[in-house]
Amino acid sequence: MKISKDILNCKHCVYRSLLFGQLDDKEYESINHARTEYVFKRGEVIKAEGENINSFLYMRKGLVKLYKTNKIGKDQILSINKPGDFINLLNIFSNSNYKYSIAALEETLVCDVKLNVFIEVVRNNSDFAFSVLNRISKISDETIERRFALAQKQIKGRVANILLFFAEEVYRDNKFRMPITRREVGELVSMTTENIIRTFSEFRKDGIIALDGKIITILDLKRLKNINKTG
Amino acid sequence: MKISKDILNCKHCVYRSLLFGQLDDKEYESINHARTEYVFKRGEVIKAEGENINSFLYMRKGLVKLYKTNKIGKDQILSINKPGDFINLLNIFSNSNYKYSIAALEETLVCDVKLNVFIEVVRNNSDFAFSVLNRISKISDETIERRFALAQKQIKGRVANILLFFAEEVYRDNKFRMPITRREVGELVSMTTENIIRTFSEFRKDGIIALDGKIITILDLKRLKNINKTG
DNA sequence: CGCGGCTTTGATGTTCATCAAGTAAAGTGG
DNA sequence: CCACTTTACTTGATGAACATCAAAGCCGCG
Repeated sequence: MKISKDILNCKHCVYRSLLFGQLDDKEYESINHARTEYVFKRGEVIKAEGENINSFLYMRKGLVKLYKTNKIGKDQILSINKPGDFINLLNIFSNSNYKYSIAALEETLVCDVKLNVFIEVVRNNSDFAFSVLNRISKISDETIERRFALAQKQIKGRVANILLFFAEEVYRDNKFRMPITRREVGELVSMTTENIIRTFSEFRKDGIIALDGKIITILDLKRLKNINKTG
Repeated sequence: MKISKDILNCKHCVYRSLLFGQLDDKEYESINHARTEYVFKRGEVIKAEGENINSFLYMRKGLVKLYKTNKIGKDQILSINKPGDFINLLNIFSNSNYKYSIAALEETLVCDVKLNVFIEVVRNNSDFAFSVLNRISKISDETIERRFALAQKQIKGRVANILLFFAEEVYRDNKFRMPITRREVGELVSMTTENIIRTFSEFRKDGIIALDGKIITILDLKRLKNINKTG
């Protein structure tokens, strides 16, 4: 759903400092002018793999997943992204088409800036380019680090890792509503749904977490962190 | 080993076009002036995890691995990099210290440019910054894609993937000398040495490859590619 | 020539995927 | 709002994939 572009403009955006700190008024104006806001509901696909990239996107609110679908229709999730993440920054400078689909996991508010305008500003303002460089570098770094760490863990470590990710980085609370299904957890860590469930149950039996449907409470943070490290 | 900086200067470097295409003479000069060449032998550590980053590195010749060592002394390899790759580009904008160690797998020639000079040029030349942006984006992309693809493969697919990587991307030949040990292949794809060896043997028995110590010949490229895709 | 690291094979056990089957929850149309 | 359908969740049983342990040959190097 497209909504008014006047709700907030970039100059007053809370995420402005993350990326747009170096822009002068004229540059702000051109970004702001090339900008549209969209709201997506849980489940809606924001961008589909293969689609042409013609905008720079950033999240103001919500939660999304980046994922791929293979030939037999199975999804594999690359990452979960939250406000302040620049969800397609990884792709816009290296590809003309999306390599991953992006879908909303919660109601998500996205700012969409026409790509040619964004790139024009990058090319004319090297401080801004430098800032983008830093952001892109951080994003890749985190993604690589996360995937690399997962590779050497077995299932308990992987599940612990995901639980800690939601508790510490997304919701900043030991109690939260899991925004993805058990199947999606499996798609994120490359394990089957059944074994994700079994691991959840095991953590529950061991008193590490409490489960009430999608509501998860971390009871023994220390032990969970230890499993994440050693598992 | 440090060698003369006059062997070749950046202006005539074969890799110049990869990154330094946008520099004017003065900028070239400052990069060239801040530059030292080093040669490393197989096994030598170029940079160790945790070391301070104070240079921009690029490879002119050779082969390196990026890796991490865990508490119990086991290595995990992130990637194998070849000439034309900018081996620390991923780190220099997001970290002040190396997140991965870099070691030579063959005799390797590295150009080392003082980081402050490199960054100065980036900040003053937005075309250059844009070019760096594109490169960094491609590098992350490839790394992420590779690690992501590995995650859903089982051992045969992973081994096939690595064999194809060396045959097609590194040596561009169906016959090549494997530059890493079986153990290192394991560290690269997160499997044990024993199972890497068993998979090699199986491929040999199936007539997919020929083995003569470190010399590997791909006999049935089509089948190997198929294993890579489906495995 | 002897030592340490690399390679190889076999035996055994653990971890995980797959298959099956049933319950619970959530969305859908009348 | 209820019947219906679909999707999510859960547990158990079984087998495949992989790690671990053990032992021995090989190869390069000081």
